[in-house]
Amino acid sequence: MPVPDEVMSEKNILPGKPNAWIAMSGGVDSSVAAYLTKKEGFDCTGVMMKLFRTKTNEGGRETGGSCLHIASDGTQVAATTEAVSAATDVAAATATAVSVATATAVATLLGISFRVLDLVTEFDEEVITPFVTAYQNGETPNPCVECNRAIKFGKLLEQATRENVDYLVTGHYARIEYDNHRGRFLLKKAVDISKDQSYFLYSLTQTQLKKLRFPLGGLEKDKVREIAAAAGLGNAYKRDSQDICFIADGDYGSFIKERTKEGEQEAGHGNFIDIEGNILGQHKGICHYTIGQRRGLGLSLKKPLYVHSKNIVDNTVTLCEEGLLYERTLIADDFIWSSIEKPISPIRVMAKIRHTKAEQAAIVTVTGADTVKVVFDLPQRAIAKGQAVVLYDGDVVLGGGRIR
RNA sequence: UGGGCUAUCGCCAAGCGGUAAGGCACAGGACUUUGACUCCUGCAUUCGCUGGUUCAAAUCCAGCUAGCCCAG
Repeated sequence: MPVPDEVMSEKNILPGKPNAWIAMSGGVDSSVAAYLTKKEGFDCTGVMMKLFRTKTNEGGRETGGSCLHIASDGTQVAATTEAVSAATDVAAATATAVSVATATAVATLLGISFRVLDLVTEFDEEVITPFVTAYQNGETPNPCVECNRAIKFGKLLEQATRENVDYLVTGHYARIEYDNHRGRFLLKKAVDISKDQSYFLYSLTQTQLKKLRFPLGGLEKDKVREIAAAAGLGNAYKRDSQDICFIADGDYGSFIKERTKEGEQEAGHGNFIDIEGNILGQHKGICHYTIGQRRGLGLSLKKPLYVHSKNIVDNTVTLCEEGLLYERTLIADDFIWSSIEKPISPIRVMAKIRHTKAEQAAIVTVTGADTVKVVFDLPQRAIAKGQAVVLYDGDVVLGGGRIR
């Protein structure tokens, strides 16, 4: 609790022996984050979040800094584990068991205490339910952003604070720096730009940044693996893997249908139409599609077709050719200014509307309490409602919001 | 019932005697802590059927079958 502001910069750690919670997932990244934090002299406790239950096992998948899946074959995991079944649910449950075992093993190896925090209810309310609702409303949600905002740096951080923990540490690839000039914490991209996860972290406020540490932000991924190997961590070379963590087989469309009791086959079927309104075919249900999507439509014409828009009122999915996917302007709400204060006049920024694509030059204008308008220099492809738009100034995350 | 035209992968479509292009769709993989995009790989020993000509045919000929068009 006694955390004087003036000692927050990276090189000026708290006097005495500060304590830290390390969000552990069983993956390499969070394990190395724990290792490095311990090595720095912090009094560490590994914390694994139990976020959901699987059908065949009440285990639930846990995650720390980064949503690393456990490789389903589990071969490179050092910790003990039983045989892995091929069945998806069983595999997921097994993966969960493996991640718990791995994280426990790592904690033991590092000589730090370890505990599991049950956030199943919170995760369902804050992440899964909104995810399903968004799809039902024809949007394209980003559950990772919500999880970071509400769970990892929401519930978990709150709990840590409640227990007088000085810092919450995760294995995210991003940096936090204190800017003496502005008197603010800056959220910055990772040094290893190919692994940068700052896009998912835009919601972090000054209050949160003050209590966070991302030890991997200045390291290359390869270096992280080397450190893991040198430290004797069994998961050093476990492959990165990803998907929506709470959907084991990646079939989010079916997941949503199950959750909404629309599992019965024909439910949700509707028409594919073109821009003029001509019927092109039948779709499986709006939740199976997202803006800009090409594969899985099952329609063959001269040119590939893409999802242009979705209309939940008449249950239609409008398709178009590539060219019609581009737009220059977007409106975002729930906007959070992270590294800077809300600007009074329009500013030039670099903006990202999806994790994997490079950011684009744009001008952002504040239009309301938590809304902004972003106008890109060049038209952007498939701007999807529900996704996050994150603004940068060089390496610095200025803020971000949800696309309307 | 006469006359004409067309029949090549799930869809579209090259091919015009020398041993089956391409696009779309689909499948698998890569990429990716979200959804997508993108990229890579695969996808007709066979050309409506049956005969014939030829060293050689999807390509020429004949018959059959199917569909389309025009006459009635």
